Amino acid sequence: MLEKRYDPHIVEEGKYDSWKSKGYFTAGDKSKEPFTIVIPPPNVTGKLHLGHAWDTTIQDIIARYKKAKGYDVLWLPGMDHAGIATQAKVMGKLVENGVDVTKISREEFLSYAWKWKDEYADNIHKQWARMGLALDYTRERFTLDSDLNYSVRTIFVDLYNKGLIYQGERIINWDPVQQTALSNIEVIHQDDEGAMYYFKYHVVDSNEYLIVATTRPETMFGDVCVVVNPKDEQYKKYHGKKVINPANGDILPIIEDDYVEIGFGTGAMKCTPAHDPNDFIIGKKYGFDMPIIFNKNATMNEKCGKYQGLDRYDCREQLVNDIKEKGDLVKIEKIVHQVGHSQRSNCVVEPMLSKQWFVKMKPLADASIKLQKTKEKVNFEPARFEHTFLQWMENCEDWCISRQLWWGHQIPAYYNKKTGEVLVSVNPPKDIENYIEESDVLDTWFSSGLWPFATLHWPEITDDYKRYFPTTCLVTGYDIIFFWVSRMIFQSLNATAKPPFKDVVIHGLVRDELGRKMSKSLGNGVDPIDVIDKYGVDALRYFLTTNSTPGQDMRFIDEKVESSANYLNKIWNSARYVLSVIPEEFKENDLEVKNLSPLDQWIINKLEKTIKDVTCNMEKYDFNAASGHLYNFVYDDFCSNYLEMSKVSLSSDNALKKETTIQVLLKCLKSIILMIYPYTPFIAEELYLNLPSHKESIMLERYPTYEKELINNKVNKEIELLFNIIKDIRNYKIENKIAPNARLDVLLNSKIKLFDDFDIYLSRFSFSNIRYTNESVVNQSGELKVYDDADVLIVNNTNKDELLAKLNKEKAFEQSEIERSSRMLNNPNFVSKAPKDKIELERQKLLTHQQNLQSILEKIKKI
RNA sequence: GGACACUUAGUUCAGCGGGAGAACGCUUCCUUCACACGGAAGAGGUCACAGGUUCGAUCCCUGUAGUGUCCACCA
Repeated sequence: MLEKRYDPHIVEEGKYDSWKSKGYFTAGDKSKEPFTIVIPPPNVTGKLHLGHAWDTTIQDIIARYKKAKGYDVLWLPGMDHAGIATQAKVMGKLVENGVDVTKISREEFLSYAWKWKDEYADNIHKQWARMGLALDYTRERFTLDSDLNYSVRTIFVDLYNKGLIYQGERIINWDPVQQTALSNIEVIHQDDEGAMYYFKYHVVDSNEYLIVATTRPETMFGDVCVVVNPKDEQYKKYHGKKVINPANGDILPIIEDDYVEIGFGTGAMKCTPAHDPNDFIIGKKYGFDMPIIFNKNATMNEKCGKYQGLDRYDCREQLVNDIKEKGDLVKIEKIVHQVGHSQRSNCVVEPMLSKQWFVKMKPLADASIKLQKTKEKVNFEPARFEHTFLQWMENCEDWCISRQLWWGHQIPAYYNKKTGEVLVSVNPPKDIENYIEESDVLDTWFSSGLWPFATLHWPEITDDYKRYFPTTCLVTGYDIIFFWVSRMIFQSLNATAKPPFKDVVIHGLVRDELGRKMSKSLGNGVDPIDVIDKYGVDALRYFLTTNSTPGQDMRFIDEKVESSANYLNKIWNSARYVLSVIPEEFKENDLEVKNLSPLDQWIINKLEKTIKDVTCNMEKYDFNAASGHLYNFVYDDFCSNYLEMSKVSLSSDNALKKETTIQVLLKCLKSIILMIYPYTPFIAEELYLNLPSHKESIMLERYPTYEKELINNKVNKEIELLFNIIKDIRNYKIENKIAPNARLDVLLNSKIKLFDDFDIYLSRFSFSNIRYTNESVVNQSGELKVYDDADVLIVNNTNKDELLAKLNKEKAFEQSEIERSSRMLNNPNFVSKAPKDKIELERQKLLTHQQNLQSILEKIKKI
């Protein structure tokens, strides 16, 4: 017997371990069609947040739903080593523990990092379990596993041999805190307060000078020339002349190039080829030296004279002061401009000339773009994210993939000690002693990009690979379309010649109550575990997956989780009722239509419609819409109406009637449990196991199916009428200040008795005594007349004005509806152009409104 | 500078070419045997603004304003 109140913690107890130990999460039933999802591997850097909870719950719903629909579902779990992020955290911890990190070796560091990984992986496992995720742990992967490393090396060598990976000296984004190169998308552009400094560049052997502006004066030590537009009249006289760099006295040529825009700034631009991507192009074009002026930690190097060793910002300040003293500072303008910050360390990134490994993007991007024009295309849900993806693909530049870190996949390149030649190979050369191994590791996203097939053992063509790849569906947030989704697509196309998945389901971000991003600095983060402790995991899951439209952000609102828990309590109690009316020895049978009362037929109709609507939206990954249909069925149709009315037939002496009612109740309940199950597996399992006949677990059940047109539609109208009469009587009581439980005499015309027990239902629901008569008590609106002889009405109605006002309001509404409807029907264009069913619908509406109006007029007359 | 999204009840959000919906909050009433984490009834919205398409627009199109996000090398 169920407790009176749904207690999530009791319900959740033990279920996950039981599912897991019985192997329900393990894929491999070859009799079924496969359905594959790979989890977006969380970083082993910390706790999972609400965003993970959302993301994984969506996947769990899909996995459980598809399994119930009869698929062999593989939901493959795993974690990401998260190069920079993890290395930074581990280093931080080591420093905290007093370890001198400048002295430790790569090997020592890695052993610490692996320990860290084990600890956090354990943590993540616990959270997954708490969330109830149906993950196939037998196939769990880690991005640094040795077989994944083999995939990574294979891909690297393949791309290298195809000429799609190259080593080159280019301007990259340098993170001076982590001391590694970054890719373009790891740089976040923020509005920062800064200044534009205007300096005099004196012309050699002349009293004249040019004014050159810069936001980064410290880079002047790397200047090689000043550039002006050849057509710029004001600078024509300086063509071929030279100027003096006010920072260090270097003589710089004046170069003419139409890259410089006339009228922008001063029209004269300083050129620092080693520290600016545009200047780099110009420097290359004219064959200038490219002096690098920073050390790796962004202090000034030996090229900066007396400023050597200073931090870049200290240098800037001192340099500007020094130039000012010489009288060569024209002005300083405060500005707000976009400055690149490192995604991980948040420090200001320094563009720097550096030798790194790159992926040549154009051919890979083109292949991805081409794919989207074919039938094999990746289907984005919602579709607009395909544009986001394509746009990025069309414009992306070469991808810097080398990182000066230890934690990651080491690049499989070897430098010959004698010749310096580079050997790129999956396995180390046999004469390894003659080589120096590349110390750089790969960008984390390089290995993440192989996730859908590397986790299935590619390049080995295993049974799993053959069966589960390409995967079916990928769920992730729109914030990592560029980082991850796009890279999986082009990596997969290159490696396997297939797209990695059929569908990509994109969701938004979880925000706080005020719509702000959750962040550590704001301290507004919500720990999913706290929410689970408070309301239970099912309530959290239900909240997360039913409160936003696909692709849209969502606010976390505590009250909504609470209301989700209340909904589950409602289902719980409806189950409690149904179970309480089932006799000891009871056999579940298929329903026989001929035994069904009109009410039974009505609820079965509603149920069929609900299953259809829910299934349809589940297939579209629209879990909000799907849950809405179920919610309405549970509250309005099942609990408020059928369940209450079942009490009538259950109290009758007719055994068949009773039996049938129980069968119907049970069918509804079971369907509800099965439909809520993917959202809230714990409570669903608990209720399911309390059903009179059940399998070992709800995880072995099949999703409910619907049959079209099980029963004719006529009964629906009769039942609607019954509800309307009940509503009328309730309203009558309220309007007349009669207590809701006061027994009112209600007189009905005999012909209204639409089916057996009609009056009993009515009586029970309206707390009234129902009598029938053949006299003309029928008002013009229809079939009902409350026995409101004038005395009763007036005596009980304490506020006639209020009642009249209300009725007049209703009257006005009906009149306006009638007018609207008539106007439509009298419009020849509408009648000739609108679809037939719409016209018929409108006729029906007009009729209804006319009847309503009559009824209201009658009531008004009596006041 | 580009791209995308959003603007609907007090709040948070759904929705839709043909009578504006939910949750929470609010008002009134009810402990009646599944549930007071409940029930019944109700108040509350020129669906941002302006044009256009259409027999008909909250919905489709164009533009405007506001908000937000992403992308972009402009000294």
